[in-house]
Amino acid sequence: MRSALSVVCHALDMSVVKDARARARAEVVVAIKATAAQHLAQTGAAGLSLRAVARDLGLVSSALYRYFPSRDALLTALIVDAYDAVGEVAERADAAALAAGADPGARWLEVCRAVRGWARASPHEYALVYGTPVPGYSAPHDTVEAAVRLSRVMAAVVTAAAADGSLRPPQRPLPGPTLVTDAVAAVAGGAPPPPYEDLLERSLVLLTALIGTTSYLQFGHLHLALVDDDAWFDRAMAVAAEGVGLVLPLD
Amino acid sequence: MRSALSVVCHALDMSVVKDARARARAEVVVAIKATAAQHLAQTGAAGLSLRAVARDLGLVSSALYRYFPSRDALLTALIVDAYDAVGEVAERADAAALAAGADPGARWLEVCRAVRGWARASPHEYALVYGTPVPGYSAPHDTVEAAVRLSRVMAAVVTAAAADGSLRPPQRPLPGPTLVTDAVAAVAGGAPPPPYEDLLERSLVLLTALIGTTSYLQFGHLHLALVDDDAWFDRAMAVAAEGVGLVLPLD
DNA sequence: TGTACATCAGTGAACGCGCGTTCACTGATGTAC
DNA sequence: TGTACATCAGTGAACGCGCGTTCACTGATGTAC
Repeated sequence: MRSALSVVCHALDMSVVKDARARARAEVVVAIKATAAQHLAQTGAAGLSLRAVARDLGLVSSALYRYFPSRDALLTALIVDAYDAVGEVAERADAAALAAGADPGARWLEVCRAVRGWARASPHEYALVYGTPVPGYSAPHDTVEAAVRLSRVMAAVVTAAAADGSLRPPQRPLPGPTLVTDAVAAVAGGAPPPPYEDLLERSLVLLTALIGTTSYLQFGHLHLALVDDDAWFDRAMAVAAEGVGLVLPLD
Repeated sequence: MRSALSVVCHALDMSVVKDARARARAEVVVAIKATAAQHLAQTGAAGLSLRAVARDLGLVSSALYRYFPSRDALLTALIVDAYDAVGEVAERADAAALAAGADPGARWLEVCRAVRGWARASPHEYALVYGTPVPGYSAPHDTVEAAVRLSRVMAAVVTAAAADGSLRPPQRPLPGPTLVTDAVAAVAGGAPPPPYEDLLERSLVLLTALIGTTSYLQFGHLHLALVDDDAWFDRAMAVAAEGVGLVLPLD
C-alpha cells in the first residue's frame, strides 16, 4: 500500500512534498526541458535533437525515453512552457502597470513591451510558438490553455478601457453580425456593451498587431528600414491601437 | 570564338535565343527550382533535401552541384523567386484595381487580398520569406531587391491617397524626428508632404499589419477564434488602415 | 527491524535511415581550325 | 566539310555524419510483510 502521505500529496498535487523518486523525476524533467530550451535557442525547433540534449545532460539518448515518449512530446512540453512564459510576462507587466496607476492605454503599451522583450530574450522560444509551425508537428490541445493567457490579459485591458470610458467608440462600426466565435467572447468575459459591439473583432486586430509587429521585427524584415526599432515599436503599437480606439501614450 | 549571335544574346540577355547548351541549362535550373518548390510545399524549408529533389528529377544527387553550388544556394534562389512571386501578385492586383477605377483604399484592400491569396496557395513559400528564418541560413543581399517590390506597391497606393486627398490626416501626429531610414524614403519616392509628415512610419505599420495578419491566420493562431477568416481579414485590414488614415471599403 | 521482492532510472549496442558534399569517371555536345 | 579537341552534364561510389527509436540488461532505490 502506498503511504498515506504520498496519497495525499498526489491528490492535492503538493509538488514540494512528493516522495523522493517522484521529486527526483520532476527535477530531471525540468533539467531536460531547460537543456532542450538552450538547444532551441541555438538550433531552432527543427534542429532540436534528443541525442544532443541527452549528451549535454551526460545521459545516453535512450534514457530520455523514461521521461518523454518521443521527440514530439518534448517539443509539446516546450511549447506549453513558452506559451506560459509569455503569458506570465504579460500578466506581470499588466499587474505592475495597474499597480502604478496606469490607464488602460499605458497598461497595454507595457504589455506589448514586455512581450517583445521576452521575444528578444528568447527568440527561438518565441519562434516556436508564434513563428512558422514546426513541419510534421501539430500542437495538441494541451497548448490552447497556455496560449490563451496573453489573450486574457488583452481582454482585461480592453474591457477596463470600455468600462472607464477611455476607449473611443469606433468611427465606422463594423457592419453585420460578429465574426468571432463564442470561445472569444468567453475569454473576454461576454459580449461588449454598446457602443462597442464590434470590440471583440477589433481586439483580435490589436493582438495580431502585437504578435505580427514583434515577429516582423524579430525576423529581421525591417532591418534596413528603421533607425530605432524600440521607438518605432512603441509608435506602431500606438497606431495599431488607434484602430481599436485605445489611446496609448506617445512620448 | 563565340558566335556573334551568342555574344549578342548574352549582352542583351535575350534568353529565348540562347545557344542550345545554355538554354538546356536554364531549363534544368527551372525544373530544379520547380521540384524544390513542390518539396517545400510538403516538407517546409528546414526539410528541403537536395537528394530528394534530385530523386524526383530522375537525377543522381551530385548532378545538382552542376547547377547550385550548395543547398543554401538553392534555398536562396527559392527565396528570391518567392519574393518576386508575391511582389508580382501585389503589382497585378493593384494594376487591375487601378484600371477598374478603384480609389486608393479599395486598391490596398485588393493588394491585401491578393497577398493573402498567394500565401494560402503557397503556404510554404510564404513561410519561407515571411516566417521564421531558416536556422543556420542568412539571406544574402540578392533578396532585398525582390523583397522590396511589395513595399513599392504599398508606397504607390499611400502616395496616391495623399495626393488625391482621400488620406485622413493623423489625429495625433507622431512626435519627434522620423524613425525610418533614407532607404525607406527612397522606396516611397521622397518624404511625404504636410500634413503627412509621419506617413512613412505609419505606412510600415500598414505593411506589418498585412504580413502580420496573414501570418497569424496562416499559422493557425486564430483557428478557434473566427467563424469566417476571409471576412475578418478584410475587416482587420480596414481597422489597421484606419491607423494610417486610409479608408478601406467595408461591405 | 530485517529480508525478499518489485520498481524503475539509466546503460550500451544496435536497427535503418537520410543527409550534404567530394571525386574520378564516361559520353555526348558543341567549337576551332 | 571534316577532324581533333575542349567543354560540361550526368554517373555512381564513397566519405562521415547525426538522427529517432528499440531492446535486453544492470543496479540502485524504495515497498511489503
